[in-house]
Amino acid sequence: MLEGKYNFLETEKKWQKFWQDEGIYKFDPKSNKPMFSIDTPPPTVSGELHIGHISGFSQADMIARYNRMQGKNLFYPLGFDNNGLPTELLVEDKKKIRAHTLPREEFTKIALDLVSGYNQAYRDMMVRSGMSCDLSLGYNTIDNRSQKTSQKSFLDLARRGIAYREDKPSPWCCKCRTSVAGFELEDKDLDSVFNYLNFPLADGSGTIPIATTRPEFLPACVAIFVNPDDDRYKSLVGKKVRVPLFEDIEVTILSDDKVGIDKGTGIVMCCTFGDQTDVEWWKEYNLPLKQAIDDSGSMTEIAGKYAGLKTTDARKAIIDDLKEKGYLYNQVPITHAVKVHERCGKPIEFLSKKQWFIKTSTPELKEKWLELGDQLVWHPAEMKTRYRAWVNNLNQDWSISRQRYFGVPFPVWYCKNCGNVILADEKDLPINPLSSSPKVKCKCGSSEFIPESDVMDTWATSSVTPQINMNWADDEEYAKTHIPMDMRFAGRDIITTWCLRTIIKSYYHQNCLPWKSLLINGWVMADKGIKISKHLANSKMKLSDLLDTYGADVIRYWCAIGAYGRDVLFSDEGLKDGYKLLNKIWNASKFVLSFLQDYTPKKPKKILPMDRYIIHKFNQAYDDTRAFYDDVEMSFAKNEIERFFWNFCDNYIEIAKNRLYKPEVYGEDAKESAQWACYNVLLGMLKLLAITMPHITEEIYQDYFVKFEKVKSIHLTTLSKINIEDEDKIIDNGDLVIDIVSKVRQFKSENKLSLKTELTNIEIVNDDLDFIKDCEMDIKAVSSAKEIIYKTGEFAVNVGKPILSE
RNA sequence: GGGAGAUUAGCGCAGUUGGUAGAGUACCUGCCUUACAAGCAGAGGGUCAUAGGUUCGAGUCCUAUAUCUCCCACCA
Repeated sequence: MLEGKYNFLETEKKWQKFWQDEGIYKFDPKSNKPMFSIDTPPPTVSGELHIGHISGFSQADMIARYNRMQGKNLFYPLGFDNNGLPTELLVEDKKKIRAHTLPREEFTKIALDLVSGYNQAYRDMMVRSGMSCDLSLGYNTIDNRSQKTSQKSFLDLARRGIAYREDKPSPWCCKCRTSVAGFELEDKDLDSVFNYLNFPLADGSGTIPIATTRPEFLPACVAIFVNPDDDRYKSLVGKKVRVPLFEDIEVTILSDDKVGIDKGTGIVMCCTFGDQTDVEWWKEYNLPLKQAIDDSGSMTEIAGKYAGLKTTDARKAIIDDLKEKGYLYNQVPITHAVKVHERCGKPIEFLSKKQWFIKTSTPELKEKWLELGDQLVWHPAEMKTRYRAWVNNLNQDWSISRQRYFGVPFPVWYCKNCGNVILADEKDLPINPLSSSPKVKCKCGSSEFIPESDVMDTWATSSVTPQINMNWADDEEYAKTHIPMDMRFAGRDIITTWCLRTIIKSYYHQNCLPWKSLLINGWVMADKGIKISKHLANSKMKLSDLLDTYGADVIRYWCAIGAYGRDVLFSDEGLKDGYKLLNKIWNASKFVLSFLQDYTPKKPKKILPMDRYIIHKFNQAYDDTRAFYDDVEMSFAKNEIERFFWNFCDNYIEIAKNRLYKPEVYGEDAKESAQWACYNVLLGMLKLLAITMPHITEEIYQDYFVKFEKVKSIHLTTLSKINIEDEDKIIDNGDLVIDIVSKVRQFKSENKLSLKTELTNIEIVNDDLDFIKDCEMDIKAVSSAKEIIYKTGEFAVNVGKPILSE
């Protein structure tokens, strides 16, 4: 029997333990039920979870619960992404070790060990938030299964020529000392200086002005460009200039329409490589390659006296010398957007290194990605346009080599003699080429090999989560029949990275989509325009504090605010609403169940009109709620059932309670009819509310309903309508009765009377009075009227005199 | 420069195919009503960003404009 106030802290903990102990959310591989598989995105373990993370996860969890309550067998894992640079940096920092000083296996072991603590903290927080994942299905992207899957994926692509190795300039982070992918870059506004230099023409006929922010690139200058339409400089094309301070270098003036006539002086120097445009020119005009900067961000030999200096120091020294030699004639401070590495915030350089790439950007492939995007069901639908825009803009293949130490190694050696690429045998995976060798000789006869020391980019592994989940590495048949998975959810920021790359991998390996549907959640905003992030998550939004203060049910309620995919402003408002609902569910259930204590559910022979009404009304709300869930609109679904629930409390309970309290006045039949309606409607509501608020609904279910329903958790029950005969106009008729009651309340409120004030009579005017007459007992009771007078005519309610006691 | 989204009550939002503007919250007026005062009943409050257009009729469709957010491009 429910008593007192609802204690969410104790209750939530109790049922979370119960769900784990009883394996309520466990996937059953032997089940006959239809399977519903979710490719939960494995979070990167670093820092602390905040309301932003849990919001996206909770929303997806509601869809998971909705599917489970349709009798499906859920495959709903919780993995962790911990194989790349972020984890390497984390381990180095926490354990005070340097990755490359240890054998890779040993470092991986230390990492896995450290990370397991973080995983546990994340897992605990997920459980505390009411997530219904099967924790036994987890994986780490650095564990053996993931490594094996990732390496198998690479081998498959390498054998088919889809993965290839090439020397080409790509973005390089000198701080992290690795190449990075284009999508790992972000723009940052930095202060800089435009240095105006005079380049002497080689024939001695004068100088030309060039403005540059990076004079340290002078030794790598390979050409000068002007715009072909620029009348000022047209005549210069084809002439040669000498590079200031590096007068031995002579470069040619070329023309290209990528040059902005009104930018700087309208003349640009092309260096290998100052930026993306330099790379394009280098390719297009077949220019020589001069590397002025090495992988640590120091000047190389070709910088002459500046060799060995860091770029920033070199810049200072070069500017001083330029001034002294009279080349520099002006300096203008500017702020400009610079591409920086998102992990460390340091500006990137372009370096040319031998790297592995995956083919992604030919016109035919792009067409394929668009076609696959069209086959995928997007929620919300407009997110697809972002994907399409991104695919259309793809112009580079996917670089997957990282010159780091920790990660999934490439299962590859190179023949020392002929350079031939030797791929590992699939049955030896996972393999670390640094600590093992090919078992066969190279076809050139040599048996000396150089192992690949690079590791794969994190995305190369996190893009095969469907294959990890469905055990592709060990059972191709199973994977083939279980991919596409049913659903994936993710934040909007990774449509272009994670999602596309996963689509690419599944296409290459299974020739199909990775998932049937993709849910893209919005962001939680700390303030207008400011996304909540780790450093912004102050204590007001700290997840553990929120859970302690409000409980998981209320937090989840808050997460179901707003149309799916939209950004939501974090505020206390929604939390207050959630708390109100929680409280109301508790009180209403406590009250209703107090009348069902000695009751055995049995459909009564005669069901009174208002009881039939509330049941039909529930069935209608049930249909509407489900339609919203089918449409992945958990917020509207929640609102729908919530609105019905509130109506049930304020109108139906007020009517039914008279019959429940006083069977001696209204009769046992009238009581039983109300009991049956209460039992079914309350249970039905709790089931639908369980999707949003799994704890309180379980508490009430376990307190009462479980002994009749015989299913061990409300979360394993099946959603259903209440079985009742169809009836014409029952909802309209019932609404009319509610309207009558409302009119009486309005009269009392306007006359500042208590709602229990007795009335001499109520006069009801309507064309059709039959249904209203059938409800006379209820109307009289709820409005405290002594008599009801009926008249035929246009609908009206005339309230008689109030009977005022002394 | 290209693209996407937003603009509706004091506030944060909903408004499916065009048909009299909606709930919540806040504010206001009442009510201790045999569950709940974190409750209940009731009232007020909006030139739907602006300007045009299509239509018998526009929050909804079209065209501009403004403001805000995000993505992409530019980065010499």
